[in-house]
Amino acid sequence: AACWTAGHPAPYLHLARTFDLVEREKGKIKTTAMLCNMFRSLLALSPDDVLPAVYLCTNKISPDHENMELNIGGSLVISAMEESLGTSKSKIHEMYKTYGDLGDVAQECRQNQTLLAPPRPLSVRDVYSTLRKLSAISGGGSAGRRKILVLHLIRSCREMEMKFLVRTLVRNLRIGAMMKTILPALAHAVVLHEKCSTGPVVSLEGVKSQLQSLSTEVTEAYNVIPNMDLLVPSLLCEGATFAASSLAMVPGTPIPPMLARITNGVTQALKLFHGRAFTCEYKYDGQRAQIHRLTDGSVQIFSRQMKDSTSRFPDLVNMIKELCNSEVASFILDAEVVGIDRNKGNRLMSFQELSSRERGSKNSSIAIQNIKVDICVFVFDIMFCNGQR
DNA sequence: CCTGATGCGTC
DNA sequence: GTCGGAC
DNA sequence: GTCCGACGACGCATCAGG
Repeated sequence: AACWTAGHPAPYLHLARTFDLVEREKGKIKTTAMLCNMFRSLLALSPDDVLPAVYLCTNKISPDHENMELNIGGSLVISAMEESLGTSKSKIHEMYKTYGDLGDVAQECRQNQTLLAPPRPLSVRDVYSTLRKLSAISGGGSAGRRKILVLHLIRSCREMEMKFLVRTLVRNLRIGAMMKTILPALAHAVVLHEKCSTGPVVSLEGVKSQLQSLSTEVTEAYNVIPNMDLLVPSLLCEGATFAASSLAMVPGTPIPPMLARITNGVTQALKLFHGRAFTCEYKYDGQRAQIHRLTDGSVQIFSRQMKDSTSRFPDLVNMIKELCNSEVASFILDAEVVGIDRNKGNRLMSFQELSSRERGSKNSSIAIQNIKVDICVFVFDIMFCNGQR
């Protein structure tokens, strides 16, 4: 039951209605089916909206390593709500204490509001591109310019769009569905879309196994290259023949880290090995770092959350470049960066001291001569080297 | 130029 | 990082 | 047991407002 016509931009309402269904349903199989249906409509009527929809579903606006942030929080949203919903800040704060969710507050305010004219409909791509615009705003008067964009969005909301738009703006979508639900839903949609349009009659068992296998492929592909800008176009182009092997691990795109597991203590852990030889690693009190060297010789550093931290560690970048054997073309290392006091017998410093380092930002690295906390690095894994593994 | 508010990322 | 709920 | 989202402490970056 699509609510728009082929070739036109999909309305944001299409997403909001799906979110509303998904939020009420707690069973994972059913929520996957709902999201799958939503994607099937997009595939059939406006496939260009699939990528923006994936981003809106997962509450992201770009791959993690591009460090794109909205720079919007509850404060600015409340201020925009006050202006566009005719409710005072104090009333909003009061309602927030009761509801515990700013999106629910906004929805409630909207329902008590009488509109003179119906809002101009929001499309999926408009919402997404406005979020990208918001992230690009900076400098003097930036709060005001952000607020104008937010006001436009809020004033255009229909039905339950308000709830999910506001939740998106404060980055708390709360639909209980992230990558582990969205990716299978998208994969299922691609399979069913093909079955529908090309139409050879296949057995129920055949379809089920195709759903399962494409779902696995897409999930594996995301675990190697967590970048929807690359994955979605590739998936749409190849359809059910999409294979994870078509995307390879590439320096410059961070890999989701295998986090160290918690155990019940040394004795318990030792039992797992039955006296066989093993290695262990000290738990350093620093910051996780994934170190990439690209084939062009450049070096990039990523955090545990796969954010680009290169601008924070120019000294580490130089260390790596100097240590590099020229015949090593490219690699990905898993490591821990720890603060170190080279004037006091190389004493390792606490996490807190390391964290007092300057941070730089998206476009500017910190100055190497201003660095007050030296660092050292403990490498504990080589995840990739010259195209291997 | 300084200070507080706001937003973000790390553990 | 910790905690507690859902499975 | 495992997963995952909510939560907290702390520090830096940026901007508004004086």
